[in-house]
Amino acid sequence: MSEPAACIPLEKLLPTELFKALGDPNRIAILCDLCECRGGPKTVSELAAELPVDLSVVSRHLGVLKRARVLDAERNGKNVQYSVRAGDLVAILRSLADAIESCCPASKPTETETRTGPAEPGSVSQP
Amino acid sequence: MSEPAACIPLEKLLPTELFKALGDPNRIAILCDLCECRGGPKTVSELAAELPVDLSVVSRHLGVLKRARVLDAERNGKNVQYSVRAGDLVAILRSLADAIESCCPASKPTETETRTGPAEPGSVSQP
DNA sequence: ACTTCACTTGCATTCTGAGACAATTGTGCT
DNA sequence: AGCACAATTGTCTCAGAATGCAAGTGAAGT
Repeated sequence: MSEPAACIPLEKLLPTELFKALGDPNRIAILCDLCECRGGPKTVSELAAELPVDLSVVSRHLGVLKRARVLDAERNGKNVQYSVRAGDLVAILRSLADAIESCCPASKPTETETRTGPAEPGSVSQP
Repeated sequence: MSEPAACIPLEKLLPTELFKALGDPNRIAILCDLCECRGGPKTVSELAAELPVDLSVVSRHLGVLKRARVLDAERNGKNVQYSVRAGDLVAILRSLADAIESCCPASKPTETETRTGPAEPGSVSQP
């Protein structure tokens, strides 16, 4: 019996807040920046230097990411060091993947609609 | 050497579109609905019956999820059956988790800020 | 104490996105 | 062809989010 009996309930694993936080290009850029190899924590100024928006905006984005449990903040003198909560994040992503897998046994990647262009809802079958 | 040499670049693995698609409660509800054990594909009407919004809105949400490669659509007579692209989704989540883990070796879950209340950006060190 | 630097927050503006309703398209049936 | 049903799309409105600028807060140096 290599088949798990029931599927893992998804509702508890899908925090809208997290995805909403990751749904902005600038916030994604921040996350990528902080995830760079051996990058370690960075300050708001350092992160803002890489982005095309005002520092205050970056500060707000960091607040959103922090509320969503994506980042961690720690004061260090005059600066605030932001870092990725990698452990938590990885755990969430893994358990989410497990849950989806457990609920949808037919896990066949790239079966339909794998051509180049994206498909609109209406273009299910084009004439 | 159980340590990978370099970290996996995150930029390519973080599609803003996907997270934006998952950043809406109704879309999450749709995903959960479609992920229910042995649920199989469902039509727009069936999905709309579970949601407090108009059918047209559900159709649009399905379009967003489809564009984000979360769902798959297939016409079946008068109906359109929507199903979860579980394989792709699981693969994306897993490779994302791997990438984050590879970039941030200090994966210590729930280290700081793990109390009940959320923390604002300004409340790094409270007096 | 005063100044400076780093960051946060208040406020106004702009823009995106969700939602409802109506109209249209697509499919099957008689 | 004509009708009925399913789904998509057009259009409008409204709420929430992103942004910039200015003002406020906190910490360190002089």
